[in-house]
Amino acid sequence: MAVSILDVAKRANVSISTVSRVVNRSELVNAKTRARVETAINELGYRPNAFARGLMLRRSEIVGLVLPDLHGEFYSEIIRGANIQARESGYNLVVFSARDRDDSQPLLNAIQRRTLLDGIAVMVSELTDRTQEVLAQVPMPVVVLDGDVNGGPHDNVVINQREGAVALMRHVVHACGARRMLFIGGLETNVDTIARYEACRQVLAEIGRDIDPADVFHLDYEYETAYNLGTQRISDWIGDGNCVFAANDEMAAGILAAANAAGIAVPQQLAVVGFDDTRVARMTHPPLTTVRVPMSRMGASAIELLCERIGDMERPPRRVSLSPELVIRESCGHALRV
Amino acid sequence: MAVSILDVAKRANVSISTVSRVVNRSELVNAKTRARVETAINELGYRPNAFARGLMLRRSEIVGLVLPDLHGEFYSEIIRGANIQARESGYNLVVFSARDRDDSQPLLNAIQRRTLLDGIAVMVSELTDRTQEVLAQVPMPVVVLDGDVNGGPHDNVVINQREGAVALMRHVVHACGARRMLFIGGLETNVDTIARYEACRQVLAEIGRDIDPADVFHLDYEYETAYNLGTQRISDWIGDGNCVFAANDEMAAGILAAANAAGIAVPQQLAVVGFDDTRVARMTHPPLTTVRVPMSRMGASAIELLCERIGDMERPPRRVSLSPELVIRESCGHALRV
DNA sequence: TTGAAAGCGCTAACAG
DNA sequence: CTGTTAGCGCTTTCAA
Repeated sequence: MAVSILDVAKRANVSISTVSRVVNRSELVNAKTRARVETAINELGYRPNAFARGLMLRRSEIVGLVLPDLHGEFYSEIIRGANIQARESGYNLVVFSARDRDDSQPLLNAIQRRTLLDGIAVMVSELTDRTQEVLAQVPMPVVVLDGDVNGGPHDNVVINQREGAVALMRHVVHACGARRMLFIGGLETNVDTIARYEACRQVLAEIGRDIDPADVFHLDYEYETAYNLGTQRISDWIGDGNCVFAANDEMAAGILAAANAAGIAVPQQLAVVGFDDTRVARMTHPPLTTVRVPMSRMGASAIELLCERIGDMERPPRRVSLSPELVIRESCGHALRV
Repeated sequence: MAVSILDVAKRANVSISTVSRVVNRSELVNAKTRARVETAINELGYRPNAFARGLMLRRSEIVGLVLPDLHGEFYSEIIRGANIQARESGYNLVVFSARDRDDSQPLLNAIQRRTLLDGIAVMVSELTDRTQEVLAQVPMPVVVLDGDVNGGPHDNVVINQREGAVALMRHVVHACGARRMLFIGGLETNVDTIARYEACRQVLAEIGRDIDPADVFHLDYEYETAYNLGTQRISDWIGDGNCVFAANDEMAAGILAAANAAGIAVPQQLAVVGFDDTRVARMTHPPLTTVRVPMSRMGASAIELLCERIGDMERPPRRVSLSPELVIRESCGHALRV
């Protein structure tokens, strides 16, 4: 049996309250007594029981992070940022993967069923009514990551995607002379995909153009899928002023690979741009023009917000908006080395 | 204040013991009583307090995973596998990043200080005496991941790296005719790097050759660093029968990029092989011949072992050995499409 | 089959 | 400055 506060108290000839005070840095303890207690603690190797502590304090110092998936650099970086921030704020981080399409019930169960969590950050990328409803039921502080829940009751971290996508599109259109866009996104319900697509149309509209519905594809954010699509269709896409806008770098890389395989020169015969600026963006040929999404900062901000909220439940909900940044490389006409 | 077991008991006109029994699936409860209690539970939205529960049961159903770093696909996949398995075994997963070079004290502190963890899986990639010592002190079940701690007191998951690296080298030497190897690894103390380097020398020895110390480089597993090295040195490396063995795919990709930039044809003028079979291996030009390391299974196995251990503290330590698999693509001579 | 009661280890009034 | 004591919410003998 582990050593308890009572063992320490006996050893140091004090009461358990005194030991408790010493442990909790209460400087309410006489220096000599404190020294004696600390000695006892060290000699015995005493560590406070986290359950008993939590039972009194109602805090576990553990927060959760729910992501749609754990696959790929995007989520991995979010986790990394979240983890660093959690540690910084004195919390541990538990990771969840939602995975199940629109059925958020398992998630909710996982979270609701006797959990020690002090709070939870949820990344929402398919925002349905159901999701809203589920989030409303979570019996602890919630921070919503990337879901554009205006006026929702929760603290909220959003990426100003629109801004980044518009900057990218303006570059593509004005600096690179794109006229016909081919849009390759994720699911139609995916909030990121929607924002990027809207931006695409908006900027096209600015020059009096639109996108042909036949030039819009909804895939799954994967390299292979995009590669396959590219292999099939790319010959239809070639042309001066034509540009593929893939909603993430992996798909863009897939298109680029398909282009290479087909002997198509990028950006001369076809421009390609991506989104996110994950590592792969620097590894493609040519390197990808893309938009840098501050992935790890997204994770970090969400956790920061969450920990602040846990510390002050009365504070009005806050929204943090992170801005992406255009990264110009060589896949779309203007060969400005970065 | 949340609803407690007492509230339920009152509502259902039973004692708290009965509620407790119902909750814990004890079929020791009369069907009618149980129904009444369950109704009360649902009406009140009762969820057992995890702290109180843990205080009695001494279990949090949370396990930890300590990784050297959280950067990159390798660790990300380990987390993914670990997370899936944890969930499967009924646990939550807390992720730690050790990060600090050889100073494992912070880690130990983080873990020892009042933690709720039921156990912990630690990935050890720089195995020093200090590490051993630290691990011995962790006051909970420990599974060591990838550290070749023979006869250590802990359960252990290892990758049979040697086997994979030897298979790769045999392919490179016998099928592709490599004679001069250029080895690009991580730190000299890194256990993976050591194993791969040893295998390299072993197979070279089998054909009566050795590696020139000047052809051995210790970098940091990063794309950029390898790219820079390649840019500087690659002209010295060209030659029939010459082959770069990078200790991970990212570095191999960096070399490949440097080769492309220098107009060097791979594998005709220089062969390149990697290790891990991360996503990037399929995205390079040409695609990389490499060794597939079962990353997510590593994470899963570690957690599985850990959960089993938690369930039975008496069981003798077990070791799980995972085998990597040679993946032949096009970067080293034999263009067998995979 | 159910209830009463004894803690699990700790924190926080409240006294002294 | 220190000790006494009353819980926190739950599981689990032990009796009934």
